[in-house]
Amino acid sequence: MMTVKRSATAEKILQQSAELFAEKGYDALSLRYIANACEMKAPSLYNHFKDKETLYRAVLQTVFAKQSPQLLSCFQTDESPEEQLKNFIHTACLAVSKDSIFSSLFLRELLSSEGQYIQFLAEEVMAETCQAIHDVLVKIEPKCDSHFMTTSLVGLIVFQFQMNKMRPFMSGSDPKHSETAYITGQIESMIFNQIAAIKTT
Amino acid sequence: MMTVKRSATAEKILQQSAELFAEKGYDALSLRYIANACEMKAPSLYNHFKDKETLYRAVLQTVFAKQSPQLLSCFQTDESPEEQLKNFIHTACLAVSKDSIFSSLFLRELLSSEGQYIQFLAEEVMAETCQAIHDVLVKIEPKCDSHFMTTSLVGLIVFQFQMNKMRPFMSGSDPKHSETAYITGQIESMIFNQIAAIKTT
DNA sequence: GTCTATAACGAGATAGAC
DNA sequence: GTCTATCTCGTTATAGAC
Repeated sequence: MMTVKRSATAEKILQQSAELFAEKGYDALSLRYIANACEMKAPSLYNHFKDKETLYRAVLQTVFAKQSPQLLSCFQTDESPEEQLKNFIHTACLAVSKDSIFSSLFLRELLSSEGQYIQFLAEEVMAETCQAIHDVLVKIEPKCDSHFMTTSLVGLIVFQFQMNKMRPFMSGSDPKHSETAYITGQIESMIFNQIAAIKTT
Repeated sequence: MMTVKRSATAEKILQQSAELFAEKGYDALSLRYIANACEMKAPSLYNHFKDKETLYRAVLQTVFAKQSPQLLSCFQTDESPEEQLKNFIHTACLAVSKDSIFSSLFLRELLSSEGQYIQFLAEEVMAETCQAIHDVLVKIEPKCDSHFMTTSLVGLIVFQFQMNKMRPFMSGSDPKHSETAYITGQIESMIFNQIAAIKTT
């Protein structure tokens, strides 16, 4: 994963447009709107990025690269695998709750019909983190289907925090269900209960 | 939930555009493209729908209404609550695997920044089904957090089937992970293991 | 009347010229 | 960094076909 050196203006554009791409999606977001948020005119963006798609690709790269180190660091300790996994769940949940850009972009790409970035995301951007989860799951319980558990974990985190928008309109929901700590605990419980169940068979 | 009587042409437009809205999203899909798929010209669409947004709203309504009856029927038997829940998981997984329109539209709306249809989806379209899941979960295990389990179940189903697009590019994945029966079984296992774990505390 | 296609409008989009 | 060419969007007006 190479990091590219960029000018301050380019960095500013990247940061602003990341937020806006996550919020509105590729098609709904115009270059004018991005430029406006950066206090420039739309054509000026072309001094920093070849075109809209190149900018978007750069956004994907930087947003996901920014999250990777802290997520990976959870697995680079001498704690037990169980503790490492717990740590990862907490770190990932906190990251997603504080900054939904990551998970929004991910879900949007997963929905995209062309799927031009799906391979890129899987291989260039998420592979390391998923591999680390995978490995620690195998250490904890070799009999578990670590691929399915990995995707379930990612899915639960991404989905449950997105659901916070809808919860107020659902009967049977309670304010606690939107609290980061509560969601984190519930996801942790689901994962570890599943592991425990497999262990005893 | 009222059903509106429509002409054959209107039905055709609804069906075609549902597929396309799910695939491309609201902004990326033009009326000309829809019209083309229906073998007509764009302005002719206006004979059947007031404008693009009205058409989209009608799509949401019909797509979700089409799924409801068979999902609800899982809970209208004299089987045990456990069997009913299992039945629902199987039915929902099969429905989502055969027709991703439903879950794509749902995820897209969950991501939408304006959130204009989130309340509509929650209250008009998903309320009945979620309530039924909720009720059966309470019957099986009153101590469980049925709201969280409901959203986890929905999230796992929606997410895991969307992930089939990405699995080929992930290390550690296997063709079986994209099989409907396998995914169904794994989700069922996660939900029931979680219930069992709560039961024994 | 009911549905269709054609033509065209204004707004707003990307992107290339300067 | 600004100007502007060109394209596509949703939408309307209008007129013809069944």
